[in-house]
Amino acid sequence: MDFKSKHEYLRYVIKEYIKDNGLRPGSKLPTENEFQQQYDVSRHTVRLALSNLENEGIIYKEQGLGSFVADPSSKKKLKEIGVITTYISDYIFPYIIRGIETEISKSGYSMILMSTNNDRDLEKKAVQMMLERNVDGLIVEPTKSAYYNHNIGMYLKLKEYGIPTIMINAKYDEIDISSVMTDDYHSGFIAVKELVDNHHTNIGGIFKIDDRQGKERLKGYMAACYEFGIEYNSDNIIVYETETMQSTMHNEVNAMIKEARVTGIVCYNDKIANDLLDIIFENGYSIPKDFSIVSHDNSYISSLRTSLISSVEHPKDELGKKAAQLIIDSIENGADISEDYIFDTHLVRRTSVRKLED
Amino acid sequence: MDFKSKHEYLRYVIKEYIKDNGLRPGSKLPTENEFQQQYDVSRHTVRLALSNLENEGIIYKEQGLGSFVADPSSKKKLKEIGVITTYISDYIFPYIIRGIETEISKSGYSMILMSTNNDRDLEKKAVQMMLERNVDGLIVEPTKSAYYNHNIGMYLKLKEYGIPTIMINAKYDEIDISSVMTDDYHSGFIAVKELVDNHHTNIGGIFKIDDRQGKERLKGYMAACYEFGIEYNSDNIIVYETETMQSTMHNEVNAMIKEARVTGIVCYNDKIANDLLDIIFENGYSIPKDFSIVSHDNSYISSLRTSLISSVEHPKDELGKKAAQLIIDSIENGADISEDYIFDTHLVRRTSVRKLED
DNA sequence: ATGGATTTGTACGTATGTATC
DNA sequence: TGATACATACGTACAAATCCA
Repeated sequence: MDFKSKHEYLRYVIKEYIKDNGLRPGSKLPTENEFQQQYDVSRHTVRLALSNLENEGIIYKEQGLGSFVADPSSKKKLKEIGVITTYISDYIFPYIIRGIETEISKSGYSMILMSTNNDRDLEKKAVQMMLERNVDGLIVEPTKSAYYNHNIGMYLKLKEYGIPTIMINAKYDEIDISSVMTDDYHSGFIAVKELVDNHHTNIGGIFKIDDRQGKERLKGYMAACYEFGIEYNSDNIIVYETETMQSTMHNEVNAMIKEARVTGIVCYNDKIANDLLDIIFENGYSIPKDFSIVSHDNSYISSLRTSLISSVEHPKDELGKKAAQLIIDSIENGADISEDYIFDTHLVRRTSVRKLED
Repeated sequence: MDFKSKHEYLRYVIKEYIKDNGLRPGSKLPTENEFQQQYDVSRHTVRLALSNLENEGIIYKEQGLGSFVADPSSKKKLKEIGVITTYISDYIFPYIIRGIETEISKSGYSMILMSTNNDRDLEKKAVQMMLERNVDGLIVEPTKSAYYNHNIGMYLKLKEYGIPTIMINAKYDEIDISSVMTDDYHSGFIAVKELVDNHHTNIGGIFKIDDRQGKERLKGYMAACYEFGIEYNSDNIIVYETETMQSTMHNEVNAMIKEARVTGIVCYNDKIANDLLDIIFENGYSIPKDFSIVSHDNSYISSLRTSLISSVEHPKDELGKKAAQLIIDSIENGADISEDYIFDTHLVRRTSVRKLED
């Protein structure tokens, strides 16, 4: 066989050598010196041939060790998973993100992180960006999950392109994408039950209703009131949305406390519970003497203040981990994610609930 | 500038040459001979540099004609910035990450996020991954920044490949990479000053010393003690490292409190201050009656407990934003990041410091 | 069409540096 | 610590492709 040059010939020979000996990825090749002697060429020529093979992705070299057969599968695109959350820094989200990162980096994936600040336009831009990037998988925490979603088109495209997608914390009813969630209905229920068990009969609630979690917790609250024969006064069920949080706390919630219309309060989450504590203290009341509180998410907030808030556990890291596992399983083994994964919830008792005497 | 080898340097120079002269695809580069003479290297070295650039798709060569600038559009890549932090979910890091994300997404970049958990091996893996991904820019929060860094090689490669890099919170002395930081020396100083101004003369300190910030804060503490004529008892300067935090708090710090050896304490950060509060309460003391505390970082922790901790402000979001701006400016306009950016610090007063009567 | 100058490609030699075991 | 193997870098010579007078 006539080759254009010695190094081209050598390159061919080495490729044949790998094939003929059935060398697996990672197998060591002869050293430069050995090639040099065996084929009676200069080391420069050997290095040129090897260098070209390295650029082709057929071999790799390690200083001090030798040259090795490369893994052809690693030539493929870098593995990446997109993550879209409503917030990055707030509250429990960093823990969820950490759970995801820990899990996917174990399998060699990178995380592309974007946040929507609970804004639908930003959500659209984020999904679009993920599509452009052609990510291998996508984990999304839905924006304002309780409302009709205007970005359905984007999500349908994900399906079309065959990009495995999973939601966390909530899901969109209109779109058939599975979700990893907590059992928020049950959470709302056991929050009320805790107060009922402590003989409270006058129980208010503060709920965010622009996400699925808030709505579910509210439903659980209502169901428990019904089951335990608690009459709920609609004035004491205070609901808010992302944008009206501040004013709602300042007006409706403040009024409820000032007038002491209830003895027990269920809060949408610990952040709200924390703000509620301030309102209670400002009005000259104390916890749990005047008000008993049960909250949700069991975040760092619930254990930082001296009035430790009883709160319904949210798995956080675990939730992120589970979502990551499902996505990776879907990417690598084609496992289909057609069912939701629901985490059980339980109450973590602290010192914010007082037993009333009858 | 320090480069690992001549050909890497030359490779960098040629890239700069293309950028600085605004060469369009197809423009002819100087000949190998010209480079050889101009930079006083062998032709072999020039050819190696050009060969690498060819493999990267930056230039192409034609025998008998010369070397030319390649068309980058044929491999146009999505814009991405790598972010490596020690932790994702803990403490102030989510805020820094948010600051970065907000800023870079404005300019159409995606964020690749990895965490090191303050482990050098993971840091190496992370930088390696970023190199493989060929990110457009990199923001790194150094791991154990007070120690000699074993990953210098990785960071030099970043320079060689011309990937703009900036550090946040700290920097490695051995590597010439600029950093966005807070003035931690000054922070430590004003923390002591606050206690001195309130007539404390017996001032202890708890510092983490495996990162630059902790060391600087400790230096500031010492300098202030010296300047204000405070005698410091070395038993009351308690230092710890990431791994020994728990045991140090449990033993040394607990002893200092139990024996009430000091009246004022400067804490490395709010997390430590928060743990310190627990130790103080467990020993039957209260704040600020028995102990006055000044802490660092002004995080959510400092304002969540009923004993609100006076703390030296850390810019958090702003720091992330600034780092992102510098990186983007460097990527898009070739601005060079040769100087550190230092944020001023100031004390946020709360209720953890009591004025002593003389 | 051709020869000479230019420019990159191939090839050999030698020495020393650096990473790994 | 020495031996091994790849990396860097200097040198020389000639071949092949291109361009132009």
